[in-house]
Amino acid sequence: MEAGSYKQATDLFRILSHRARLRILDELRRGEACVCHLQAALGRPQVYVSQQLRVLREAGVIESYKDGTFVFYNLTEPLVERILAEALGPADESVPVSGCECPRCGGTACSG
Amino acid sequence: MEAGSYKQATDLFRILSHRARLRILDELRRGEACVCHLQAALGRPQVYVSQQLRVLREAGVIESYKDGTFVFYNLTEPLVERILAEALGPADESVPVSGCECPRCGGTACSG
DNA sequence: ATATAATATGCAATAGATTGTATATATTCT
DNA sequence: AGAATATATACAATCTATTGCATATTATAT
Repeated sequence: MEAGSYKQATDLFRILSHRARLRILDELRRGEACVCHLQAALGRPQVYVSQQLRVLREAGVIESYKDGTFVFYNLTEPLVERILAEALGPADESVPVSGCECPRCGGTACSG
Repeated sequence: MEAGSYKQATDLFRILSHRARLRILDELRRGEACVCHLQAALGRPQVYVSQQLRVLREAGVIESYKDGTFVFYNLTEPLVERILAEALGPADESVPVSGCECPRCGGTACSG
């Protein structure tokens, strides 16, 4: 996604104008994450997180791959990273999320 | 407005996630403009433009001053200019708007 | 094959944003 | 003072987004 049209821009801003989605994207710019990780990071039900991930996926700003039962998400758009850097500052260090035991956080179990 | 909290960021993105408002801000980064100028630039009724200006004013991203019956608006937030630069590219040259006869565009009458 | 864990989808109720219409205010000009 | 111009506000109807709940899917382990 390049700097572009009003339509592209308003669509992107709409995606970003939502607390949970913004937190997800902020989390992802520290590195890829599975759904259960995001779930623990946001403190929201799995269903809710998946719904927001769908919005982000359909907007084309994240992509995913499967690893067993886990699905890992990544940012796809450098533009999004640049805009987040402006709006939120530089990405914080990646820190294990309390309540998450996914591979990235150190364990294996990840239910919630 | 500094790079900051999720709340500040989502509020700002919500403001930006609207075509007419984005066009107004894009117009303003080329320099201050009166309502009738924006009205001509967007091709929307005066009342509509004023409503969106109110939203932008209440969000603190523009400010205004009066000059006779004209009200001139300006951007207040460098952050907004940086985000627009990312999302839309650099600001285009300021060009007189056809249909507008305000001081900035060359004339004096500005009705619509 | 059954159970369990991780993730996804569909839908309905609700909440919030958008926009048109009517109207108000303020300034200048005659 | 009265008319005309530029701008602002209030409110209601409509449209869109959000979110909770029920349920489906997929992969692994027993």
